[in-house]
Amino acid sequence: MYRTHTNGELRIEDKNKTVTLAGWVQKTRNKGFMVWVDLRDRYGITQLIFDEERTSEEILETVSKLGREFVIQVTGTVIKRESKNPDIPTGDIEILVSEITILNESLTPPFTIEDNTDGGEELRMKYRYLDIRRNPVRENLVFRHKVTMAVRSYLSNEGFIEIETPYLIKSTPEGARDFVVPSRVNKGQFYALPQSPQTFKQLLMVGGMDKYFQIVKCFRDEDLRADRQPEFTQIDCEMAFVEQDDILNTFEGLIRHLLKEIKGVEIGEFPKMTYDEAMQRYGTDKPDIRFGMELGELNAVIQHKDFNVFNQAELVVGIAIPGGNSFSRKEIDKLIDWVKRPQVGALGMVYCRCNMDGSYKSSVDKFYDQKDFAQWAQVTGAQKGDLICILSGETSKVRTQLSALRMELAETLGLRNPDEFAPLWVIDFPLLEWDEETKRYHAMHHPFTSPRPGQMELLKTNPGDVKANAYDLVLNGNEIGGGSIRIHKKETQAKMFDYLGFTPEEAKAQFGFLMDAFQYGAPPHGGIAFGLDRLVAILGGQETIRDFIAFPKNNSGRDVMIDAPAAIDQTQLDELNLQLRIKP
RNA sequence: GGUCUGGUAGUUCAGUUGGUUAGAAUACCUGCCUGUCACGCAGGGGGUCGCGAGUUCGAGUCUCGUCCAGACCGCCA
Repeated sequence: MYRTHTNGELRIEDKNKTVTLAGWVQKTRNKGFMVWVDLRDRYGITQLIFDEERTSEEILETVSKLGREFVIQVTGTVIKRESKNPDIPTGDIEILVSEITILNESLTPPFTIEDNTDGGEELRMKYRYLDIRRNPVRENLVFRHKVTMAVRSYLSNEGFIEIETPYLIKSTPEGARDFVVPSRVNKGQFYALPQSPQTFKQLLMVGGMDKYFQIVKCFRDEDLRADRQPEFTQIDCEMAFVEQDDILNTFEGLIRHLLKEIKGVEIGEFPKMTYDEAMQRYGTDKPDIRFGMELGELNAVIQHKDFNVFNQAELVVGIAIPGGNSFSRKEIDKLIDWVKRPQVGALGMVYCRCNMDGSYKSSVDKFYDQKDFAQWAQVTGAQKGDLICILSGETSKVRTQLSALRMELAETLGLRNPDEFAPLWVIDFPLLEWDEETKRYHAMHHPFTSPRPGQMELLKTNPGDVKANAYDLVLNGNEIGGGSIRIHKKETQAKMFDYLGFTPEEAKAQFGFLMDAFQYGAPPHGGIAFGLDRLVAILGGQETIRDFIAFPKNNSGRDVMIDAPAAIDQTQLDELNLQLRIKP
């Protein structure tokens, strides 16, 4: 037996017990007459003591060789500490060691295994197994485990069945790029890794498994972000014989359960907002409603003077920054530079100071008077002491830009309280989205999404106005889940593919299996999928999902620890009948 | 595909207008230290300044290229 106890459980009540412990050397403190070793494992730290009087020469000799992260096993007696450490649970006791074995030595680790490590991101990823020994990373992984357990128990109690679907499936050109896997047996043919188990879960509905879920890896070959990995985990769900409200209620229950179980936060009914309203009030389809600063549309009160920039704009829109009047000229100039960065793309920004005495001072005093400013303040909800920031231009662009500014300011002003959770359903998404590149509409959610009742006809005349039975769950400004009521009739699905520019042959080749299935009594159904990595990160109050993934990929999609992706050798290429056009 | 920021000791960073032998902290090694727990004290070792070219009497510092990392835009049905 390697150990009788872990390093986190011994207390003063265990005094005089003989115990055997194993773990890693966190630190040795050698005082000459006395040596202390902090022994660490997943559960905590226990202090070992060695001294000139009570410890044999042989053991002291071994102890002098110990370095950081050596794996050792010790047997000894639990004794009361003379100097206690109130900061750790085991701080009242220590182990007077009578036997010690070095189970394995360690090189000096390239960074310190401490809560605030000196290691940079890249180094920690290269030696991720050392990083995982650190409390913050370990706690994140344990936290993720708790969330997934809570998800499974909730859904299972609600009658959902977890069913696995295949990872080796078929590539489809719609949507994100697929990761493809060459088939050796089927020469010249490829599998694709699923971007989501979408069609399979619909087929499970046809199969009568009317409540399905799966915690499942999905794959998308697109560029990465701090909150985006090429392989990520979804809580994938589908239900049959449901309408939109049934789905919203069921999964609102799931999130409410998680917030209560994991965070101890009780939240009532989630507010619902249409997509159009979200875009108008917040300039984004995933608004953070923990704070105000809503967008105020100013066209009606601003386009009557000689300021052509505003007069020619499709939309003039402003937000009030609480307390923003205290910004210096320099700080405001920095804000203007910020919105003019290519990543945001505004051409300029007009501002108006709301002074404490009720007067206004703007960057366009030449064109507007105090009466105008008072109206701007009313529309944007600006109070005395605030700063109104105004952007203008093409509606969709301006909204995006001002939304970016709103988030940036909320971040710097500390308005995004990480202990507060503000969920929100965004509903009635558009069915279609215009794509400039291909000059045609494509499905905003996916081509299996059904239009709102009675809107199928509108497809021919105003395709961009058609609303879908599609919904997102937004939490603190992050899209944590999205889904829809699906099409379940063959004719409707065929029509949809037609509108999306598929020829009947293409539709049949790619999704014939689904439309075939719809001919055999497909029930009405719908579902939702949550991004587990992101959900866990938000519940954990952090920004980057990498901290909640044991072995994440870096910015360029590489695993720097195992050094993947990598070239394969010629034998493998030959076997797969592949020929490379470039030298890797 | 693009924009921005960074790359100097094992690690995290500083390094002025281009100018002597490139520094600090921490980690590591040695010694000392009678209750440490971020122990303390004294000493020591440790550098292809990412790589390549250019400008210059002289480059960590300036220019160009390139590689790597991070954030973002495009992209992510």
